[in-house]
Amino acid sequence: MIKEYKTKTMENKEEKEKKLLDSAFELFTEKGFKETSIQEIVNHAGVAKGTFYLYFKDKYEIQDYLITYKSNQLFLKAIKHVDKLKIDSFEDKIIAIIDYLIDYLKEHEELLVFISKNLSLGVFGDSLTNLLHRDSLGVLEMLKKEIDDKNIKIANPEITLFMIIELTSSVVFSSITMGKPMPIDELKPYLYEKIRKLLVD
Amino acid sequence: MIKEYKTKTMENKEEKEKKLLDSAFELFTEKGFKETSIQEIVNHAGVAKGTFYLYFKDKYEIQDYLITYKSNQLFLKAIKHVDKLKIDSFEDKIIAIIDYLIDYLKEHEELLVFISKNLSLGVFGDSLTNLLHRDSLGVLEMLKKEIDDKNIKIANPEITLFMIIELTSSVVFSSITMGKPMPIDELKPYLYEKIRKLLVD
Amino acid sequence: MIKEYKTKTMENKEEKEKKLLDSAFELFTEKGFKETSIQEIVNHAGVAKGTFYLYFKDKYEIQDYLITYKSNQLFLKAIKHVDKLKIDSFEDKIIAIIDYLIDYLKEHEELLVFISKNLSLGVFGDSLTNLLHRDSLGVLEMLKKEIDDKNIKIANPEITLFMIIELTSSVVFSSITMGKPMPIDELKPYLYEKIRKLLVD
Amino acid sequence: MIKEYKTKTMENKEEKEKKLLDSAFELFTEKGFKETSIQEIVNHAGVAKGTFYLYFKDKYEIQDYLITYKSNQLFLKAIKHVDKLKIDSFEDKIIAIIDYLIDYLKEHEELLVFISKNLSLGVFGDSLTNLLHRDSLGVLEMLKKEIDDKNIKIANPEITLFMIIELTSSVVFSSITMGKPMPIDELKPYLYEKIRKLLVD
DNA sequence: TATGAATGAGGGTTCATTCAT
DNA sequence: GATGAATGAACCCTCATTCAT
Repeated sequence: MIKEYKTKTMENKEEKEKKLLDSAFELFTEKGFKETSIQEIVNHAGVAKGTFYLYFKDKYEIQDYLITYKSNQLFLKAIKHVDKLKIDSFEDKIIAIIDYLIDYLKEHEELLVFISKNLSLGVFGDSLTNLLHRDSLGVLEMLKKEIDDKNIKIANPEITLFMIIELTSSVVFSSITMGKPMPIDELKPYLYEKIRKLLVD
Repeated sequence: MIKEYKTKTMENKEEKEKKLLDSAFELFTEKGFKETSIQEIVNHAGVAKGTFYLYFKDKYEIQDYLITYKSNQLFLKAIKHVDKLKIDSFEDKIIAIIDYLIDYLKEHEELLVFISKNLSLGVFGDSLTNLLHRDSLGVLEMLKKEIDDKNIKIANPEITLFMIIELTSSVVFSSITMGKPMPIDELKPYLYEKIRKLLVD
Repeated sequence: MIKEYKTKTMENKEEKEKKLLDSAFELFTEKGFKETSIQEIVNHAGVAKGTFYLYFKDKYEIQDYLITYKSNQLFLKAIKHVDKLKIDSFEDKIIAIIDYLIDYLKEHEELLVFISKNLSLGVFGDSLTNLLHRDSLGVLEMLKKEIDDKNIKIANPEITLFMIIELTSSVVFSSITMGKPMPIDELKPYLYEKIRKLLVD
Repeated sequence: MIKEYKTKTMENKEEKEKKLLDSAFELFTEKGFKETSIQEIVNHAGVAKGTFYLYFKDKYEIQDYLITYKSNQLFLKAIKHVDKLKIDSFEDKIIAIIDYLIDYLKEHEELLVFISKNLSLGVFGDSLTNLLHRDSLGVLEMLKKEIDDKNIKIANPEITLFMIIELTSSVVFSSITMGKPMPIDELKPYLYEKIRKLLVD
């Protein structure tokens, strides 16, 4: 039965799925994937156990869904933001993107924690880097293309970009979640300075 | 009766503890903490299940013990090595340490894998960085002291060292365990070049 | 309003019930009763889960219905066939009935399999025998009456008939479904020979 | 640790295993395999759920164990009994074996019910027949050998034996468990008479 | 009538921990 | 000290049945 408008039932369904996703996100963030049981997720969502399996095949599926959804959300916002700014300088553009991501993650620290607890290092390698590799929306490609198109002079652009990403994600994670070696806002100028150094030929 | 030398019984005890630690390390590395059962650990160690609890309070204790033990072992070797080299230049010294650590981890990839599977980001922050923070033996302190003593000109030495550590650990982990963006031996020159850039005032 | 003819709605209802019965039969035959879920039955029938409960109280009811329906169908055909043949000799008549049933079951092996998977011995006793006991249409009675009417000389006709049924059902089941000790067509002459021996006073 | 005598622990273990087997046998007999849960088995045995898995891999293993054990027990007794009798006539020997088995099953009706509920027809074909095929102790082989050795005149001995087994198992099952068409003791003479007829060339 | 989302009891199985031997 | 049998809570998952739409 195809409906063009949302029926009460369909609204209920969407609501339940959202509740389950929210609960899973919160619990995965708080206690990690392995330590979170489906019983806890459904309790927190206020639905029955069987209901979980109406929406997700198993625990792995809800995790995967969350990672994809959350990371797409992240990059979608970054792209929108950068497009608006109309920045000319490549260096400035990089910094602008990073600045936006940092500010976003600062506001959504739980996203950072979720990522860190669910992108198991053992499987994927460093977490933020990996999220960037999931970047289905092409932030990375965009940058590489720009380097080509504008004939920007960077020695080994791939390696350099890679290192910038690793440095940034590693430093930002430490700074935001643990305040080490200092709060992110204090750390920013130093980070951007170092990034510019890495970009210099 | 107090014994000053190791009795046969005491040797047996130590041997059993070592067997348990080795088994746990191997299994935690291979399958991760959660996925390793105590049954498997004791089977592999060739002792009975109850024996495990004579040596460790629970599974978490043996994990914690292993992390501390393995990281200390790592830095002990780094210090010994660096001391022998009698390097004058500070930059060269930093590179030498990093080079040593990289070579060591390359040879002991299982240590890197163990770290990645057991230093859950969520609890401790970035993995290798965290290991460095556990550096109870003072490699970091040593370097900071040297900067002071020798009046080496680095702006914000703490921050710079921190960033070098983050960049290095993140990049090395990715390169050794996944070969991304390239094998560690190929990556080394680029990494050292970038590190030198970060060290320049 | 009472209708003497079948309305479209009533036809639809019957059609749905038939679809459900066919689906259940197929699935019970293929996978057995316990292993078949109502979800599978309704999927296969192309109706909603709730619809099932409009036609049948529960899973057990549809199973029971199927057993009764299928066995009646079997004997109805047997009776029709035997009536047409106008056989005089009692022995020949018995053999003719059995021959018809064997041929029918050979053509409808799925019926045999369904019986075997759903007439749990534990509840009803030997399977084919039990089907015969459900013989609500009186094949057995018919034979017993004939023995009486025609003054046929068989010692203990009830017991003899019973044994013939048991022997036949047991042997036929084994032969058709597993080909043991040989295919049914090869086995037939031996079986009929033995049956004649059992009939001899 | 190899012990030559039974320790208390070992006795306890054996006792637990026996309790589990007895409970499973009773419940499988009463309600069938599929309908019996492990929870019920352990409740009935008075042990914890986990204990079950110390002794058996899963539900299927305990079932298999029971079938093998019980059928071996059955045939062992039959062989012992027949050997003692020193019967010459082949016909008499067959009847003696059957008579013994009937008497044994009459005394252990639950064994018959267990067999019928657990040797799923769907998989193995007729139940008692199948048990005979599990006859790892060779009653069947013994008979076939005897026919050869003594030059006994039976047309198609394999088929004849097969039919005797099918007839007997089918009739005995019905008679013992349901009293149909009459109690086994009354039925016996008729059965033996029919068997003798089947054996006649 | 027909639907299918929701339920939650119950299934089999694993495993950290305890304790009598 | 050392053992390993025993425990039972907790795990993930299935499914017959109900009921609001």
